[in-house]
Amino acid sequence: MTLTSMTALGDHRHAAIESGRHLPDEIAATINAQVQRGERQPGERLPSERELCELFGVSRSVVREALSQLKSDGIIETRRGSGAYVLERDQRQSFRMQDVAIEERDSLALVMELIVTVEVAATRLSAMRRTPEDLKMIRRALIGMEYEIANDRLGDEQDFAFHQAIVEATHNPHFIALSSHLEQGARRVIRQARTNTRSRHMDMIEAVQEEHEAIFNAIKAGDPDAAARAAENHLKNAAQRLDMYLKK
Amino acid sequence: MTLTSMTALGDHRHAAIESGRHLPDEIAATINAQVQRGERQPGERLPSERELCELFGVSRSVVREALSQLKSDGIIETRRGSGAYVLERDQRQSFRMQDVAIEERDSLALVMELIVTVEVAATRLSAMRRTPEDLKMIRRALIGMEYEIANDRLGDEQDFAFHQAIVEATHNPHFIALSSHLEQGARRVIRQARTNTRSRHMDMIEAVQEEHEAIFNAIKAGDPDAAARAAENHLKNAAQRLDMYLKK
DNA sequence: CCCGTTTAATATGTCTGACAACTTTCTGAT
DNA sequence: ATCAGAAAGTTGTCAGACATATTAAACGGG
Repeated sequence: MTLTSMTALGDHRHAAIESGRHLPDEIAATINAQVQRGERQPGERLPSERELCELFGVSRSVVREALSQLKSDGIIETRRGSGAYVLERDQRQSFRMQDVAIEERDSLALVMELIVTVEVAATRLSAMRRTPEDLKMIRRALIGMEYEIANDRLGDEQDFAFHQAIVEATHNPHFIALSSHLEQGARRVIRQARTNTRSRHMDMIEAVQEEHEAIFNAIKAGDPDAAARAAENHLKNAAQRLDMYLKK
Repeated sequence: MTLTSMTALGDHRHAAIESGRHLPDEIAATINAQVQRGERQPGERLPSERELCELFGVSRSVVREALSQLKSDGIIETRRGSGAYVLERDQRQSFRMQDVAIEERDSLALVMELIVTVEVAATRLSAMRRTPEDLKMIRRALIGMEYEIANDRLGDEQDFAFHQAIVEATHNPHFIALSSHLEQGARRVIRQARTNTRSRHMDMIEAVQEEHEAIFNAIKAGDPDAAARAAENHLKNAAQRLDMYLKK
């Protein structure tokens, strides 16, 4: 049962160290796995810290660091003087995008839907708030991409830098964090699609650049509506191009 | 407020960190905010644990628990003997909203900006895709809230259920997951603000319900633009009401 | 003067013990 | 049987210690 598996880990603690992972991570992962498998039900109380120490054969500091991780992940909740309790599923706090399968067009479409929403709104805010420095960073990425294109390269990095610079100009840390998370999930797919169909992409890359310029000009002019329109146009075109690529 | 953190040691720990929440969470949130705002750049080394102890006026255990959280969030990476380093943005694993401090109006405004963006887009999609069953769930929450109001209750649960039902109707799992995550972060603040100013809120609650009905009707009619407009109107009003509450 | 080795200073990882603050349980008097 | 108060249990925080890994400084040979 569960307790024996826990003690087993305690007996092999040196192996855990040698495996490169640290003790708190190991213990947090173990408890988390138990919760995910349903071996520990929501509302249930975990063993006390002292008991966990004995179970895993580690000191209380290690156990507390592990519980601290689980707490911040929204897996458990601790009540002073009482104990640590497994939280309900819908109370868990982290939003993590599931990985996008490259074959599944539907999946990609759903992700793109969210990306378009966030990026369009960010572009609108960017047009309202961008400082001269922001504008400089955006322009730098734009010109950098032009340079890459002129040298027959795809300019992926510069492309992402362009969009990131726009989002940074919102000065809203939530937008920045979310956007970078979304892009991270989609980036791999986009890059692969592009390289798979390199020749066709090069044909269209000038259109991409024109769309980028439209966005830049609207942001530069401080016109939120025009910026939002340009961004939406660009992203929906991009989605279509991606879709075409994936169809093959 | 509780001065539990003040010990016999006197001013040894000045009020850099003081709140009802626990110290490690506070410190993790503080450092995380610094990273998100770009005050600490990727690749940069954080101050050593001992320095952080002095900075925040806490013991090393507390600092280590905080760093343990940041590590599991993929914000930082620690190298034994060297230090803790801020990770690149694209290495971060999960998007998590930093907790909203109820005193900070700016912070709340930034969060609301993202919430409005996501919910308005979701409402638009909802109007395009809602099935009869979706509509039934939305109506159920709407009527449920009316019932609560008639019995002089705030109807928080039904309010959230209403918005959640709308987002569910998008049939986009990413929207659903993100929206519930965002609401989770804001829910505590919203609820507290409402109960703090219960009487005033009851005066406005009919206006809220009218806004809800406008959204529902637009979704029922399958009119995306009208739904988006109604949602934006409602959420911006809600933000204003919240702002008023927090001013006290 | 340069370069590789050794040494010292730092930094994280873990352990131990202690006390405060809070909750739950037990106890004893009424 | 009830309920206030004591006792035990639990989390939260502090302090100091040592092991281990990295980095920077000191050193000596070329």
